[in-house]
Amino acid sequence: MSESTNNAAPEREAQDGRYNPAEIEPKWQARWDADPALYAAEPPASGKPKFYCLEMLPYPSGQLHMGHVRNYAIGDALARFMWMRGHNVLHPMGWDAFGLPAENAALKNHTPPREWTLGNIADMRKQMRRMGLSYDWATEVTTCLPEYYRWNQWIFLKMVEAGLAYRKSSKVNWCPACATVLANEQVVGGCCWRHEDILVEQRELEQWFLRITKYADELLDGLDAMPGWPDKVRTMQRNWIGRSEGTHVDFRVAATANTPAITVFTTRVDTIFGATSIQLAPEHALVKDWVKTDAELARAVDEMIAQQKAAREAGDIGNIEKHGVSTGKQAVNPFNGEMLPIWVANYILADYGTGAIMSVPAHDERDFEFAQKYGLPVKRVIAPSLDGEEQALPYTGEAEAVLIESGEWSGEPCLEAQEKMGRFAEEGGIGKRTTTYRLKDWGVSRQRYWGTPIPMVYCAQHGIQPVPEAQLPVLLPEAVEITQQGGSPLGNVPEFVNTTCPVCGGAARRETDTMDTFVDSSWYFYRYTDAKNAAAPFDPEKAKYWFPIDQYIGGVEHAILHLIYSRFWTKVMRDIGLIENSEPAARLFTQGMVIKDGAKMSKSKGNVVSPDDMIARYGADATRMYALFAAPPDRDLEWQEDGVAGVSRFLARVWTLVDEHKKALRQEYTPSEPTAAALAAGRDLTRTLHQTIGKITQELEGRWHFNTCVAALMKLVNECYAARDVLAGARDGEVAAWSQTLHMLPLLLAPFAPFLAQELWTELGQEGSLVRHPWPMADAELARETEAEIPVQVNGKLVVVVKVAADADEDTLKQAASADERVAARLAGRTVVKTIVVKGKLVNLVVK
RNA sequence: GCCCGAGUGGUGAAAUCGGCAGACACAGCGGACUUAAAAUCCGUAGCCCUUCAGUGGGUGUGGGGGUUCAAGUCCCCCCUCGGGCACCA
Repeated sequence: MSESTNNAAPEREAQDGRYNPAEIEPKWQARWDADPALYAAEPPASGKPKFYCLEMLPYPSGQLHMGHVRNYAIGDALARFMWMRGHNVLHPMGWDAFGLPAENAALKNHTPPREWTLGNIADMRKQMRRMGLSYDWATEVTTCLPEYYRWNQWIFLKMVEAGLAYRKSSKVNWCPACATVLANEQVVGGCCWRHEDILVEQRELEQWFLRITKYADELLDGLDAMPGWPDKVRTMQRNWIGRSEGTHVDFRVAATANTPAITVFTTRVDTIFGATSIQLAPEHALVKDWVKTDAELARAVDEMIAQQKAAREAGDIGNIEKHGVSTGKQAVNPFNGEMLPIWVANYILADYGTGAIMSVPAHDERDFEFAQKYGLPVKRVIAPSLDGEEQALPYTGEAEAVLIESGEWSGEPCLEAQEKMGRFAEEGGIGKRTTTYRLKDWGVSRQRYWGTPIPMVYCAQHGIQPVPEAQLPVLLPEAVEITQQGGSPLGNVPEFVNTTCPVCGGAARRETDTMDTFVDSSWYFYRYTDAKNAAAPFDPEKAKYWFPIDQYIGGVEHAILHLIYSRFWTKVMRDIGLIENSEPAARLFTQGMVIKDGAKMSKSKGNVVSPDDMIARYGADATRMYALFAAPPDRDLEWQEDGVAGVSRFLARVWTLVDEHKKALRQEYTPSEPTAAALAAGRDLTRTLHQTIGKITQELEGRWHFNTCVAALMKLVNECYAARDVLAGARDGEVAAWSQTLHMLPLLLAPFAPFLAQELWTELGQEGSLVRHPWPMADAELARETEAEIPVQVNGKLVVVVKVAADADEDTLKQAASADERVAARLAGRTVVKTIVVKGKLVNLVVK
């Protein structure tokens, strides 16, 4: 930085007396690293209240980014605060270490995925330590190691046993770039979640599925009892599960004997008298049957399927023009015996409901559009009221509407009719009340190498067999050639594929697909409680002590994927008796993104700010503290380097204050009686100190606006500077408030800037780690203002601010207000009609 | 289309219960220190108008309306941006 060598010497000299994080931080980091007990959780016998503070584990890409820094700065502040509050804190970290990037890296630079991944983990662990994050590394979890993934396999087998894992052939999402299948949750806008510009294709494949739909109701209903989760996340999950209550109704196909009835799904069985056609999805089983004898129909149906596929791949399924083709067949409405034509239509989805609907043009917008196009009848059967004025069609009202022209149900309110007609259908054997979900079972097979092998075996004689528990783990072989075509790379490893059947001992083949990496992250936080257990995924007693997680912190991008899988996994583990809790986390916090120049940081935009670079220039404390100061944690944060410099400047001001004080303490002198001015300044400073303690405590306890915590600290330090001449400079006026305040600063700083806090604490001659030092208590009496500045308004407009005693009563306030000459001037010639006095807040005179 | 969230100075933001809008910072401007610069310290600052000046006045939280003595905050309508879901019957 210096321009000439001449300047080098004085610069270095100057630094001796200055805040220097490059010296302070590595020094403390080395001591903390050497003390594994520092951040270790204690056994339950400690008697302290437990606190499980968890940040989402990262994928070990090799580099921390600013999003991580923000996430961990939040979690670390909370963990440190809870320690100081006397809690037994579990604050672990681990690695979501399986996944495709390792395979891509292997292809690119011929490093085996394992080596690449473990190298990255070592680098990132080092970065985390450099940041001063308070993790208990003894509980570290790495998901790509057999000691972890064997328990994925173990739980998978339990699921097979319980019928929760099953194999079926179905249409699946296929990403050509990943060369593997994706779960529904991993398809974003028709594209792959890892390749935002690659369209996902549909393929028919045999896959392993986990029966998450079994828990659909519980996953949905549980959301109502989770006040500690953001509404946004709960709403997203509700939408994703997409429960809809309705009725299945069977429509007999007319003039046939063996054709099965068409079961339609409807949420509006009350509109059934208005049905004027039946619409089938092009893939409907009956259609498949009919096209065999009807070439014309076959051609039309093929076209529709092709079109749907194209639209789905373009992410545009909602906008294709509706059209359909009549099958020439008819069905009977079981409620009134009417004959309805059966059509095949491109807007009917095969994989929702039953793939068949009754079309009610008068009361459904899509059906209306379709009926208009093909001239199908529109029959009104719902009206806002019985004496009903005509409503424009389609009319979709429900809550206050009634049935008309619906036989015996005419006059019934819609909601009651739905109930009664559903029951009627059940009693008559023509239907059933039912519930459908948007949520589908979770496809977990991946045709990739770098993942957990699915522990199943295929025997020609005995079919699909689970690997016996005693043979776990099914180890992922090393030295496998990574290819991204033609199925899983494991298929090319004979030593892996060829095995014996657990039943007959004859030749058999292993499953070569691996598990979705979201399996790994669905339960890792349980493993933290007992990370070294070689005999079980974890000791249920330990999990019982620590769960639920008291605070989970991470990005909102996981609102559906990880957070719904984790909830599912928790319920499964509960049902197989491993744990007792039904939800993993009592509180969830989703932090905002870190952006730069208005956009998310990305290599392609060239706006990436490297944490290493920030730490090298300003130190870890300043970098972390800026991440907390620049915006409240739930909002997006615009990274401005000048702001980091500003925080660094603040830390330097704190350092200087304490440094001066430390030096002053060493000098010998005899203090005389403090002056009145010094005593007053001391009282003022003490008041601000206790207000600051109160403010920061309150924020850390719940609201989490850390930016205002930092602001409050800055204010306190500014006040120290303002009082410095009187309180520190004046030798004859040593006042206890000064020393007390300076001793409190490191404590208040500890959650946000742990290195500097510990340094200052030690420099002040104090012993031990701040992590275990009690958090200071705010004294309400000392924090109380003695004087208040009361704004005086006339007709709501500010005229003057008067100073009164803080506890002044209404009359005193009134008097003080009207005694002011500028107020009097405003009142001249007018009448005060009303006087509003809010004690301690304001006076407002309403005049005419 | 439906459901969330946001919109406040040049910038990041604060205002937690309806009670002084802009705390705290960044960038700016002015000053002190210095031969000079950096660093540091102190001061200043929403915008517009007014005064030689001290000052005085107006206006202001995306826009429009409303409730209230009083609205960034509550109610209604609208606009813009971000996110989620989307032919889900």
